[in-house]
Amino acid sequence: MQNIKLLITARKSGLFTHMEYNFRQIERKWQEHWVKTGAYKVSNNSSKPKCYVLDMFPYPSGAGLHVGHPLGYIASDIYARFKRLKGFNVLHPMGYDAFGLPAEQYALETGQHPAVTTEANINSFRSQLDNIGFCFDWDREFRTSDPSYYKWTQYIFLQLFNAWYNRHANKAEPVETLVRIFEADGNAHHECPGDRQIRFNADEWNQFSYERQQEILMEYRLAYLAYAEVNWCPALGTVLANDEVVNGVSERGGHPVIKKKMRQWFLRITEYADRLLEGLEKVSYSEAMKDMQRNWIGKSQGAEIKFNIAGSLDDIVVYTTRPDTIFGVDFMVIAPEHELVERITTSEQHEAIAAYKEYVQSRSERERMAEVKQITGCFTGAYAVNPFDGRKIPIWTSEYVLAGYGTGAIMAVPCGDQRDFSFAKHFNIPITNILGDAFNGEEANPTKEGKLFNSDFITGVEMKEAMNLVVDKIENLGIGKRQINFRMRDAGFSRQRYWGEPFPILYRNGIPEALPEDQLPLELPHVENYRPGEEGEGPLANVTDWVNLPAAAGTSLRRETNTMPGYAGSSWYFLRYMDPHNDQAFCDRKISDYWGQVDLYIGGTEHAVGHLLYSRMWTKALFDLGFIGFDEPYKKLVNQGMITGSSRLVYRVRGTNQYVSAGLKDKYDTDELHVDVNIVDGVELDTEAFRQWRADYSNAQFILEDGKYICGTLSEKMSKSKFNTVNPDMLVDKFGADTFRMYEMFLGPVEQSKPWETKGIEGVHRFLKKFWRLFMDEQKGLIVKTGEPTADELKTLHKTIRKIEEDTERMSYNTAVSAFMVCVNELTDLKCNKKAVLEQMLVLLTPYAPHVCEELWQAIGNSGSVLDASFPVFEEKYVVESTKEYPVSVNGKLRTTINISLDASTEEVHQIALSNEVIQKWTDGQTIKKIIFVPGKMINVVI
RNA sequence: GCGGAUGUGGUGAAAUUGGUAGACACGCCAGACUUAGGAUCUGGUGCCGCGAGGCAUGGGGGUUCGAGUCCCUUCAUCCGCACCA
Repeated sequence: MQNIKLLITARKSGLFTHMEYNFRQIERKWQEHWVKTGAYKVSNNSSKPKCYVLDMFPYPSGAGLHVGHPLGYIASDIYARFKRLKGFNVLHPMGYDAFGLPAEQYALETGQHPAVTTEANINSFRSQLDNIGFCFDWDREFRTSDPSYYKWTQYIFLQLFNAWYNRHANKAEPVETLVRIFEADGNAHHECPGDRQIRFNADEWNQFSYERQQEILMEYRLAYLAYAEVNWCPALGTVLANDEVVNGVSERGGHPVIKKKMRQWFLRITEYADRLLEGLEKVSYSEAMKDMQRNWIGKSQGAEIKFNIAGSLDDIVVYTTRPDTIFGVDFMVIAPEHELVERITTSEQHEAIAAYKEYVQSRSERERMAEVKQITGCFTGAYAVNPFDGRKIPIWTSEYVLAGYGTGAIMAVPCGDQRDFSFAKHFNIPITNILGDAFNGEEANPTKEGKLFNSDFITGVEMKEAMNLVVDKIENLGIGKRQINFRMRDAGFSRQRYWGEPFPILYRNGIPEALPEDQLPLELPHVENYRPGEEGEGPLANVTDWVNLPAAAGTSLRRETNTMPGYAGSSWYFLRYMDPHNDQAFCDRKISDYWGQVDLYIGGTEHAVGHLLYSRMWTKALFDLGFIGFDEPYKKLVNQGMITGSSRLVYRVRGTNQYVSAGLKDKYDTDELHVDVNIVDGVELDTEAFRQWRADYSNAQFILEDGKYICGTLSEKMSKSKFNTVNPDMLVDKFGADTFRMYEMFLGPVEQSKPWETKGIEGVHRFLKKFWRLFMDEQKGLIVKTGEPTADELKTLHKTIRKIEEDTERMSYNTAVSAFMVCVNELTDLKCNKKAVLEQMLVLLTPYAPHVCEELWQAIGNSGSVLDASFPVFEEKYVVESTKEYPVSVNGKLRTTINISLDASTEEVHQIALSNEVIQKWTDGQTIKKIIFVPGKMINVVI
C-alpha cells in the first residue's frame, strides 16, 4: 500500500513520467524546445543540395481547421523532414493568402474590418497548426495583405503593364522596345493581339495623338484594360461572384442579376498559351492534371471563313475546326451578344430577337453550356451565302454559341455535330447529308475518319485531306485562313471589391499610367463601410479624397478603384519565401538562383487550372523579363485528395420527438436529420449527449435496437451545416500530434479522396504505445540494451529501412505506416530491445512522429536532436533469402505452396512441383501440356 | 454539356513491372489478466458449404498458362468549369 502511494507521488512529481507514453507532456516539451533552439530555421547559404517543399498556402477562413486541411501539410512535412535526414537543405515555409471575398462579406454583415477578422483567423489558424508539430520556418511567414508583401505584387503588376509579348522572340519584352519598333516600322510585323484590325505604318504611328498611341499600346500590354461583362445585381448595387449567383438571382436576397459591361484589367495569358502547353512536358504533374490544363487551354486548329450576307454589305466570319464539312452547312449561329445581330435582323424578326436577347441576359454562361436539353434560339431573318455552292443559309442566334470563343459565330453542320443536329431538329431546319451511309438521320456522326459525299469538289475525298483542300481554296479566294484558337481567355484581373491589392495605376485625364515605383506600396485606405460605389464600382470609389488627386487646372488625376483578385498574391508567393524580408527586390536574384523551382508542391485539385496557370504565366513573364532564372514554378505537383465528412443521421418519427435506430427505421415514417458526429461513437449515438445538444432534443425519446441507438451514415463534403466536421485540436488533445499525423497518413493514399472516420485512430495510437514499450517499461523504465542484433532482428530492421525509404520517397505514406506497424509487431515478437536496432528505427520514424522520436532519442543517451541524424543505410546482405514459398497453380488455380530453394534449376523445380502430393491429385491421369515457372514468383502447371 | 477522378470484406485500405487478392488497421467474435476497463495480451474473422470444394476486386465481354492490374463496353458515385479561395 505504501509502495503504491510512493509510486503515485513519484509520478505526480514527474520523476517517472518518462516511463509511460505521456504524449501531452512530451509534445509540449519538444515543441517548446524546437522554438527555443530555432530547430527549423533555414539558411539561404548552404553547401548542401537544396530542396524546396511547398504547401499551397491557406486562406484563413473563420471556420478554423477541420481534419481535411492538415492532410497536405502533414504529407509535405514528412517529406521535408525526410529530405533533411537525407542531407538536404530544405525550405519548407508557410504563410497566408489573406485577401479575399469571405472576409469582406463578413465585414458587410458585421461591420468588422477585414484586417481585424483576418488577423484573428490567422491567429487561431496558427495555434491549430502549431499543435500538429510542423517543421515550418516561421521566420519566413508573410500575408498577401501585408503592405510589405503587396508592394511587390503591385510591382510585378507594373512589370506586366509595362510589357508586351513579342511573338517572334517568343517572350515578353518591355513596352519601350515596342514603341521603337512602331516608330521604325509600324506594326506590320507585329499583329495587334487585342485587335487584329489595327494596322499602321511608321508615319501613321508618329502622327497619332498621345491618346491614340496609348490606346494602341494598351492592345499590346500584358496587363491591359478592356471591357467585359460582370454579374451586376441592381438591387444590391453590387457586382457578384459566380459563386454568389444561383439560378440567375443573387444568393443573398434572391434579386435578379444581369450582365453589365465594365472597364476592367486583364492579363494577356493567351499570349502564353503555347508555352503553357509546352511547359507541361517539363514538369511532373499527374497526367490528369496536365489533361485538365490542356483542356482548359483548349488549343484547336481550324479556319476562319467569311460568308457574305445576302442583300447586305456585311460579312459573317465563322470559326470552324471542320472546314471539310463546308457543304453540309445548313444554318449559321451567331452569339446573341454579337454586334452583327442588331445589324442583320430583319424588321419582321426584330421583336422576337429583342425578346430572345433579354432572355439570354438572365442566363449564366454555365447554364448556357450545361442545359443542352432545352434548346433555345431565334431566327434573325437574314441569310448567308455559301461561297462554294451559293446556297442561301439561314442565320440564327442561340445561346449555345458564346461570344468570347472563336469569332462568336459558327457554321452549323447538323449531320456532323450533335448540338447542331438537335438544333436543326428542334427548329425543323432541313439537314444535308454529306456522310453517306455514315449518317443515319437519328443522330449526328462527328467522325473525322472517312470519305465525304455530296460535297462538290471534295466528294470522295478523305476528311483529313479535304480539310487542307478547303482551307487552301479559301485562302486563295481570300475569304478566310487557317486559324489556331484557344478556348482559354485572357484572365480578368479586376474585382469591384475592397479587400484586395489596390492597383498602382493613375488615370490622367482618363489615360492609365503606372504609379512611380518609389510610391509603392500604394496602401489600401481605411474605409468606414464596405458598400460598393456607384454603378458597380468598388467600395474604394467612395473614398473620394483618396481617389481624386490634385491636378493642374483642366486636367484630372484619379486612382483606380478596383482591386486585384485573389490569385494576384498567390501567383508569385513561392518566390517571396526565399527572401521574405527583402525591401529592395521581391526576391534577390542570387537567392532565387539558389532555391530555384519548388521541388515538391502539394495542394488540392481545385486549383488545377486557375491558380496553377496564372502562377505558371507570372513565372514565365518574370523569367522573360530577367527577374528569375527558370520559367516553370513547380517541378513536381501532388494533389491531395479531399477528406469527405462522414455524416451521422438520426431518424425522427414524423410529427413526434421520437427517434428510431437505423435498423428499425423502415417500420416507421421518418425524417432524416444530421447529428453532430462528435456525439456519436462509431455509429452508436450518445443519447444523453444528444438530448443536451440542442434544446428541441432535450426530451427526445429513443427506439433502440439491442439497447443501442445506431445512426445512419452518409459520406459528403465536410461542412458545419452537416455537423460532420472534426476538429484536429480535439484529436491532438486526446491522442497526441504524433498519432494524429500518422493516422491522417494511414487513412489512404494522399492523392485519393476518402471519408474521415475518427474511430480508426486508436489503432495508430496503440502502435505508438507499442513502439514506446520497446524502449520503456512502466515499472522498470528504460529497457534498451546494448549488444549485437541477431540475424532476424537485422532482417526486420533492413526490410523496414528499404520499405520506408522507398515509400517515403514516393509519398506512399499509408503503406509506410503499415510497414512500421509490421516492424514493431515483429520486433515485439522477437523481444528486441537492442539499441543498435531501435536507434535506427527512431530515425526512420522521425518524419512521421517527430515528438516521440526526439524524446526517445534523448532517453537512449543522445545529446543532439534526431532531426539532425542521418537516414539509415539499407544493406542488402541482411535481407537475402535462400528459399521461397512458391505458389503452385494448376491451370491458373492455386492449389498449394511449396518451399523451394532459390538456387534450384528449372528442371529441379518442375520435378519438385510434379511430385507434390496435392499437385498429383489435381493432375492425376492428365497430360501435362507445359509448366510455367517464373523464378522467384510462381509455378503454374498447365494440363 | 465539357473535363477529371473513383468503384476490392461490415469499414479505411494493400497488392510498386500481368504472377499467392484482402497486407496493415478499425469493427466484430471468443478467451486471458484484472476490484474495474474506453488498459494490455492471445486466437479467430471475405462470402457460400458439414466437408471436399466452389464463388469473389461495380456489371457484361475479350486477350493470356495466369487479369484487381491490359483491351472493348456498360452502370454508379464524387469533384471542377474562368469573380470562392
